[in-house]
Amino acid sequence: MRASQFFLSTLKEAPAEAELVSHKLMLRAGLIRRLGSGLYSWMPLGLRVLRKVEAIVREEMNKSGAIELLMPAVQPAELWQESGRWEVFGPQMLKIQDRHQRDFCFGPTHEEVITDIARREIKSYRQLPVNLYQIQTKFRDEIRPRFGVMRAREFVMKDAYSFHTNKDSLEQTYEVMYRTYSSIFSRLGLKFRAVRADTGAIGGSGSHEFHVLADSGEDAIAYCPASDYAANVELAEALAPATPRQPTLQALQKVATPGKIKCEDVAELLGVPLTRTVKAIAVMSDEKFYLLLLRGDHNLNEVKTQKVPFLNPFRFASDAEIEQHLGCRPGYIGPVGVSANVGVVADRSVAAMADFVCGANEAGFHLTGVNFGRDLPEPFVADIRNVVAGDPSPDGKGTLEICRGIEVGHIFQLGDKYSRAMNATYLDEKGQAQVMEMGCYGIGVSRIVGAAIEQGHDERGIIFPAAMAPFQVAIAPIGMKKSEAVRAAAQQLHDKLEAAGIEVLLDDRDERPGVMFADLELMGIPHRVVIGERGLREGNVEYQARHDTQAQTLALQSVAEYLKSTICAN
RNA sequence: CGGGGUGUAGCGUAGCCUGGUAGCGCGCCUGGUUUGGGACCAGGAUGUCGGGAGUUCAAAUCUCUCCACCCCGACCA
Repeated sequence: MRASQFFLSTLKEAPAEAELVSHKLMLRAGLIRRLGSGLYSWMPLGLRVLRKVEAIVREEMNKSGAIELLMPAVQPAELWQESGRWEVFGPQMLKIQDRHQRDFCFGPTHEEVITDIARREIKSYRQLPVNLYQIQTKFRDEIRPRFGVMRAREFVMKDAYSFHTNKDSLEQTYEVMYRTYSSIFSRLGLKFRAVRADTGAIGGSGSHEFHVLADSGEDAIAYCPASDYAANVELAEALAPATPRQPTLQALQKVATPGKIKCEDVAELLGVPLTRTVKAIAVMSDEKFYLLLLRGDHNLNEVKTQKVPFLNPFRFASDAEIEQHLGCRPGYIGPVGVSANVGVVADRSVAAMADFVCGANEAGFHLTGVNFGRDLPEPFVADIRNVVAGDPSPDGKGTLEICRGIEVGHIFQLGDKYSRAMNATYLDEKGQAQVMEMGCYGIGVSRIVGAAIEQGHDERGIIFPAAMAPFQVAIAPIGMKKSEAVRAAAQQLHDKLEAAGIEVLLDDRDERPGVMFADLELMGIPHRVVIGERGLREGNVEYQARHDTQAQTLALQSVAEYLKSTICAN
């Protein structure tokens, strides 16, 4: 490919709308252009990358035995009303009407359509199991689209749905998908981790998310270096402290802490470690007022808190409600001496504390030497905090570390949620109608491109993994217009590489060297050959891999072979 | 949706407080000189100053309003 004919469009400066590195680089390199909020055009260069990802996903899915199909992006409302999700899905779904005022949506996902296909086409247990997938554009009217292609409203997704006669079969396919996803992300050259995920409202027996590891990721992942345990922090269990509660030593005492609202400030003022303080978070559930107790250095985990039966769902109390129930404004609230209709829920770590510090329910005062049993009743105990680095791993095999990730895949054992709602049944060996078991498996294809750039970049631009790069090799001829020798050598090398099936971009724009180098590095092309008259006189060219800091000199004669072997080795 | 912020040429921005001919860098076009790390010289084009309304002799600038976009929270591939 010749650069002059490829509609490259690089930017020296990133548009102000972009915050995240990957977003900036995708715009600067001309991979994408924004059309509206959460809507992006894939420019020729970006589309090549997207197609690379799609191809690998498709190959591995096919290898796993899944069958590709393609469903409509626009779906009739009736199907969604049948599953009960027309209302439930809410404003995230883009609802549209046709000329007859019939309701449709632009598909945010395809459980309904695929289940409809399954119930029409699958009649016998002999046709099961089956795993069907598509790679297709979805639309979700995100509350806040951001980070460019990583949280766009319109995006490309691979979604697969499997149907089974029983749970064992579902679990088998789930395992296959788990392995398939691992090979996909490995082939893409990404550092990733499969983590246990919250099964959420749908329930079901199993769910894993696949995360690309990146500091900018929106999800926190707890993992154990000593074992294979990894879970979304939303889900990761914080075990009760191994050491039991210490005996009470101190007397209850009220101390003045004017203006000290945060646990950190109170701990500093009183000269006690932060781990001896307790913070109280006021929430409302079913019009009842609750105090959630957490150690000063811990944070509330809202997902786990929702799992406490009487706190599902809960919301944070307003300042007015706090005053009403405790007679004190936020900042100095605590569980001591509260009325009997205030529910107190202590995190496991708090339940094991003695002689701790908490708010006195009086502005400007805290209590020290607080003890359960003596100063206040034993609380309801639950696991309601986020795990932190250093916590024991729930599998008992070491301590947890925390890292951040970008969710690029999610596999899910759905069970019969949709098949039952939509009456997707088959006849078993005895001729009895049975509801199918279902699994679903998603990959955010377009998100992967952003995630890969989050993971692979430096100050000069993108560093694509070989499998995703839009071109494998870039040829930068210096002074091509002036030098017949340079032009001929560049053209020959280009032709030779293309003939060998290597994707090569010949930068024939006749730009100055600095411009070419900067652009090629920005675009993240893995291998670069510079051809100049100077080297050519000795029969040499210059080669540099994108991740190298130094170039090396190679003989023009051998460079094609060198590149072929380097690229094929990967 | 709540909170915060920004809208000036393709991109990045100054000007706004204190109203008076809209400026700079990059990019783009023409000609020339250059050619191993984002060149130089000369010339040139491109602005409904987000839209609308108001105040004023006069509005990018002040007021109101609508819109778009970005950032922080709940959703998710």
